[in-house]
Amino acid sequence: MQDIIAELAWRGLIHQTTDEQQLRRRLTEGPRVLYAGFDPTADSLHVGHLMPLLMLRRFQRFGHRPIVLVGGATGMIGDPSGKSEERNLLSVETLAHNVESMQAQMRAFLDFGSGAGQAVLANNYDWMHRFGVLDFLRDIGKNFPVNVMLAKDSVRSRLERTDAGLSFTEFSYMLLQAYDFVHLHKEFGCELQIGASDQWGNITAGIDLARRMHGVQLYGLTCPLLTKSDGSKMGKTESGALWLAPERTSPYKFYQYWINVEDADVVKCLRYFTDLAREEIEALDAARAADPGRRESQRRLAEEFTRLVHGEGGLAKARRASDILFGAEIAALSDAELGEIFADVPSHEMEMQSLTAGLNVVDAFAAAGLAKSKGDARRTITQGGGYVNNRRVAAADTTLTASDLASESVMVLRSGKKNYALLRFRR
RNA sequence: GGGGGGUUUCCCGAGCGGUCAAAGGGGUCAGACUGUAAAUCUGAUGGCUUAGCCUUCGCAGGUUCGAAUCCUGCACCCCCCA
Repeated sequence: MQDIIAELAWRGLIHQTTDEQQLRRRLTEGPRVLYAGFDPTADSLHVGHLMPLLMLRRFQRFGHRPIVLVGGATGMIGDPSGKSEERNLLSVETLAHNVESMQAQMRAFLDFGSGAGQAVLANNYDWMHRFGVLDFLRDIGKNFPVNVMLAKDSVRSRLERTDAGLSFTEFSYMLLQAYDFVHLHKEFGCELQIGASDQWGNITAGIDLARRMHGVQLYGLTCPLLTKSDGSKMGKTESGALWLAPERTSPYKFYQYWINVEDADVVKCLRYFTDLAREEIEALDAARAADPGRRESQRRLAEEFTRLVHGEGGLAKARRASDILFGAEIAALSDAELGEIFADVPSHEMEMQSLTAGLNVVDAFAAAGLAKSKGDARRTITQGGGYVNNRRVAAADTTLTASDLASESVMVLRSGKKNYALLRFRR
């Protein structure tokens, strides 16, 4: 079989593996079963989840069988890995809802059809919820030396802090995840677990458990965390994570995020998130080095990634919105068109009468929420930072009338390069 | 318990009776440059009905024509002695 490890390696997706030579041999000898787990912490996946999820997809394309595990059980406990503080427990109803939503999204990334490599959707709640405490402690807990558990980074870093503790509940998280691996091995012959680098401790815990309980050798592989060249987290916006659910992060915002990726990070993202071939990515990188101003890499990344997550339709909307927002004067559009293009833009209602009577731009900007106060609005406009329908406002004493509408009843205001707000005029 | 220092506009930090809406820096916002980038440069940065007016310098009073600046009390923070 084709060497998936080599593929992942050039993409920079391998952070750590257990016994790489042995693992590579297993994976080239024949199709294997592997899994990655996702706890239902929200009702949508975000880009961070895509690192392992897309990795599963790559494995599947190389002929292996992926299992996506949604942690209906582990989500009830809370993974301390990579978390600096104890988390609040989610309610059972919330968890059930989250599991359902996340599973629905995952279906788009893997092939769940028939055939040897068909993906499997699993939920550890199914096998955990009837596991009795006594049985669990005797059969599973007995295999975990506490000193080893204490040595794991996820635990140690929390114990070293004086301002944040670690409950027994979170402490025992790794037992559950370890058991998942053993269970999936028994049930599906799963022998590899992948995850982000902060999952290393939990993965090795599962490998140890399998060896102790059944004397079998399992494998682990982690991918790097998604970070920018300056070390900060990638995939975060001012308003939080970059979600896959279009209701949470619109295709436009998603597209814009990737269009704006810094030069230093763009190649990495192309390798991580697109299916482009190595030669193509290298060509894009070379083109970027030669003429960074064209930002071909960013365009391509945004395009490929938006298409992958939101489909052709989502990509088309995102591009259209981008063209208009960063384009020329906005005029002769319909309310419906504007509504769609500016779906993300905050809007404020005003009486049509106030417009027909003549509306001062300063008041309009303040009302639209683009300025903290009228003084702030006046300042922005005086400095040349105010735009109506993408046309710069010349002076602060400009009066807007019905002829300044971009469509039947909507006016598009902008402060600076990309802060938009809509004013909708009610009759 | 005794002695000393402090609390300033989003943050840090000057100010020590009028010229203080309050220096400087950071942040933020806008402009120029540019690649919807970074860096850099420029401007702005309490509110309003903006040649003016109103509110702001821990809180409450007082002195004064006039206080962020002086006095009294209160609250909180820091340091030193016990």
